[in-house]
Amino acid sequence: MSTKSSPRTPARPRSSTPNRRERVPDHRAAGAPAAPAFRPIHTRRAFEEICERIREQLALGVLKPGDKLPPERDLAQQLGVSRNVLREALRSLEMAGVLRLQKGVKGGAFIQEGDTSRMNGVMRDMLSLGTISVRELSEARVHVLDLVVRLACANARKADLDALEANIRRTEDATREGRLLDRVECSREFYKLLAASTGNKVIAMIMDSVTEIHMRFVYAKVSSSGVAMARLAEKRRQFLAALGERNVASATRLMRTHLESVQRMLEQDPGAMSLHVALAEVQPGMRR
Amino acid sequence: MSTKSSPRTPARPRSSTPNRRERVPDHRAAGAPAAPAFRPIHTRRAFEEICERIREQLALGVLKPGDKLPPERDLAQQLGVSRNVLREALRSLEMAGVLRLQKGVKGGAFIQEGDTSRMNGVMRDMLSLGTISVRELSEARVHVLDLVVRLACANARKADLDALEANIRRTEDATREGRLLDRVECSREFYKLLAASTGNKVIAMIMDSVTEIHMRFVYAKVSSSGVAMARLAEKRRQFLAALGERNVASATRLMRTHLESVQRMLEQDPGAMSLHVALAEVQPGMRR
DNA sequence: ATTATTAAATGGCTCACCCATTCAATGGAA
DNA sequence: TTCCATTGAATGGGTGAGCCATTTAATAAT
Repeated sequence: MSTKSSPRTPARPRSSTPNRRERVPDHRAAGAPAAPAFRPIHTRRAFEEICERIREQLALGVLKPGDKLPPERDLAQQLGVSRNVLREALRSLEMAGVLRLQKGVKGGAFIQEGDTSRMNGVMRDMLSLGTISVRELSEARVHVLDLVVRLACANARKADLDALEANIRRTEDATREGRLLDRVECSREFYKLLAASTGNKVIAMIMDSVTEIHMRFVYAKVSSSGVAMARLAEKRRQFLAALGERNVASATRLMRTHLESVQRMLEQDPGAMSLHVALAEVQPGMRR
Repeated sequence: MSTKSSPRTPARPRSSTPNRRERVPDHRAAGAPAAPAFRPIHTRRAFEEICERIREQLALGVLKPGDKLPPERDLAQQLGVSRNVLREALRSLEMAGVLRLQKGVKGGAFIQEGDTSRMNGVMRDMLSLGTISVRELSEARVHVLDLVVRLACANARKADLDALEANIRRTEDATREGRLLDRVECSREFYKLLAASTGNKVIAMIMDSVTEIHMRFVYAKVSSSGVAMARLAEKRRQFLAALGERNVASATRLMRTHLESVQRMLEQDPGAMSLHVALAEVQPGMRR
């Protein structure tokens, strides 16, 4: 770590030093003692820099959803990096939901509308990595749901209530026809609609993120054991009535007791419930 | 889209067809009519597949924090992809906080402990992309903070209270010496400690994610206008006292009134507050 | 025993390709 | 004219070979 530029390359086998970014083309043999402009521009990794710059353009409003980035070949040249490295950055941004990459003529990298389900993946990773526990997640869900119910009571519009009503009807159909897993799908949608009816997308996002994993467990439980909540649609109707009347006390009480019964259902025969299976399993209608 | 394998390549200039994954090495010239095993394995993009498989191993518990993946060259070969594509996947996972890539002998791709601050980036992206609004975020923060205060009253331990106490002392020092921006840092830390004192990492994560952006605004405001909350440390002490007494009503009331006064401060001279500047600005102590 | 040197492993990055998909332009048939 | 098939260029998807920079362990020199 003395001179920061002391290469002890044995013999420099290939004589051709390709244009290695802004590095001077190796004049050391001429006796020049460590050229002043020798320090490379970047100390961090190139792809981090690129991600950051694109996010900066986004934050500054220079880039907006729908905008298209230059073609990979052009952009790579503009940034002075290889196409491969640029692609690493674009891929990361795509996984983060910021970009969409599209092939073909008129294709390119397009800035996306924000995907509110992105938080779900974070929650799932935290769970997979053991940073958070199922217990913490369940507990958080109870509290968030309590908040959501209160906000929904305050803010739900007729369209929201209608959507919930329609959802309950689908739940009734599924129940009548014994389609248990479809009913789980209905539940997933019910909570999503409820979250949306708060009128606050941040709250809704948070709610969805704590609900998604929970529904995986319910799905796994129902799928493996065949058990199912009794009188689900009926309870939903009671809840919806309370919501329509803006009766916070009643709505929160109904939801809380329902959650408790679901929790009891999940906890019976606990050995069958594997975090790993629930997390790894790919389910219909689930953003993988 | 007829045969799915009808290349109309003019003349196939290079004769060397390198081992293109599990594709048969081009026997068409011999007259073989579209070899049966011609369909490539993957229909989705390779890097998505790779990310998914690694996450699956994680979910199944085969991979755990601290584990090391095989060297890029080996893993690429195992997966039957080029090293470049594998790197795209690894980079994505690194940006997602799942991996850490480390150079040198004994380096490699190591599974990380989950980084609870990952949600902040999602929130920031959503704001940058205009999917959520500052108003929604502020509103959500009020509600989440209310919940956090209630949980902290219920669950805070002595160590949590001591940490808050120490934080308040630093706030007092900063106030006395006129270090306004340091005091903002103290505030950021205060809310982080408060969130942690709920004893629930999911709640804490949520709280942090709605607080991080807010503190950027406060920072930008204080930084540009020089104004600052009056009697901040004093109010913090009152709040901490209520927390120590497990007095939920008092604690929530104190926090609520404080939030309102902060909101008033932020909203005076609103023209100076730019979402873009606040988001793009890099601040000390801020995970970039 | 300590310190400097060497060598190997590994990620970081580049270059120069080829492949597959998409879509606008073109041109011929109805 | 109208409609459909063909063509060709743009663009992302992917490959492989190879060099560079950093890190660490082994080895040699002092």
